[in-house]
Amino acid sequence: MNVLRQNTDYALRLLVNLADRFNGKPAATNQLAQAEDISPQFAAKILQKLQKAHLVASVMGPQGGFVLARRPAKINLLQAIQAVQGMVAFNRCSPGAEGCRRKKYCPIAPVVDRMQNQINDSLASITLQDLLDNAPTKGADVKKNKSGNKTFEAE
Amino acid sequence: MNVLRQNTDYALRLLVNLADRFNGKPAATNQLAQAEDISPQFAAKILQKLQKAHLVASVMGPQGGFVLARRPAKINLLQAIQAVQGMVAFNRCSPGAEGCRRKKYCPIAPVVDRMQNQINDSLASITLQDLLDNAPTKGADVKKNKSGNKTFEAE
DNA sequence: CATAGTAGGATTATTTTAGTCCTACTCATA
DNA sequence: TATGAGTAGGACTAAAATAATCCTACTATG
Repeated sequence: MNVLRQNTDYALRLLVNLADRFNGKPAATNQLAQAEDISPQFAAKILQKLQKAHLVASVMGPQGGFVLARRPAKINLLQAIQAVQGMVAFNRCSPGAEGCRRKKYCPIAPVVDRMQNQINDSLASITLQDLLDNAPTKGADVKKNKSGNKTFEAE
Repeated sequence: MNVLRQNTDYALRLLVNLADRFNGKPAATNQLAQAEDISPQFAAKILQKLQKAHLVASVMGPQGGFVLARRPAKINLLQAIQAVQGMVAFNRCSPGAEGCRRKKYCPIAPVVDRMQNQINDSLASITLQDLLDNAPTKGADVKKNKSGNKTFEAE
């Protein structure tokens, strides 16, 4: 099984797309959905969750759409993931001492906590800016269309 | 959502229990199930998976049951988890280059790979022996019954 | 060789996740 | 300020993954 839900995968792509347009005009849901191969309705739903978490901001009315709420360097993966699928818990008993009444005797609890912290730290250390910088799309295999958005060549 | 399935949580507890009895007589499924608060049938199923992965060995007939297949220090968490729930994939595209045709252009692929490696390394570095050593059950709050197995006091 | 007891596959039920549909709201333009 | 193109957001449905149970076949001790 996967740690990231499909939801979250989509959300990350949407966020990177928005990060790439940072300081530009709002991007319409349909535009984003098409660029990332997501059903428009579903994209809308995901964007709503991101908005609730204050990672993106919506602009209503004609010419409206979504913009990133702040600089790409100020949004990290942990925040993005939590916005869409909630906490990434290593085990049921992860978040705190709660959840399992056997916790204080549990032989795996210490390890679970350690793994949990590692995961959180790793995710929090990666920002959207890092994703932009490391993206393999920088070089060849990619061309820009007239509106400046990236498109992918068919394989 | 949790990284570990409930299955896996049970499996780890069963393994630790068996590790604690290492070199002793085989433990019957019912005995293990009761000690770890798992339905006997379900415990049996999990133990079967562990056997398939050669982490435990079964002894049939009366006085039969399960024993750990090798020293607790020789079984790590990654093996245990994979035996029960398969690969812990960070994202759909995690394991290799397969799964996503957009991989080579994907802005999040590098990060996904990095996270995947971190998770695998961490899990592989923890053995059943480590769990036994770190278990908070060593001290008080635990008493032994006549057969030498640990029991938990009611809270 | 009979039987207590275990292994292991097949099947069903439950929960979680993915995805769609519909209604209400917002605001640039005429 | 009335209009309508376009978005927000909740309610609902469908599909998939997971949890759990049931049943049959096998093993080896007494």
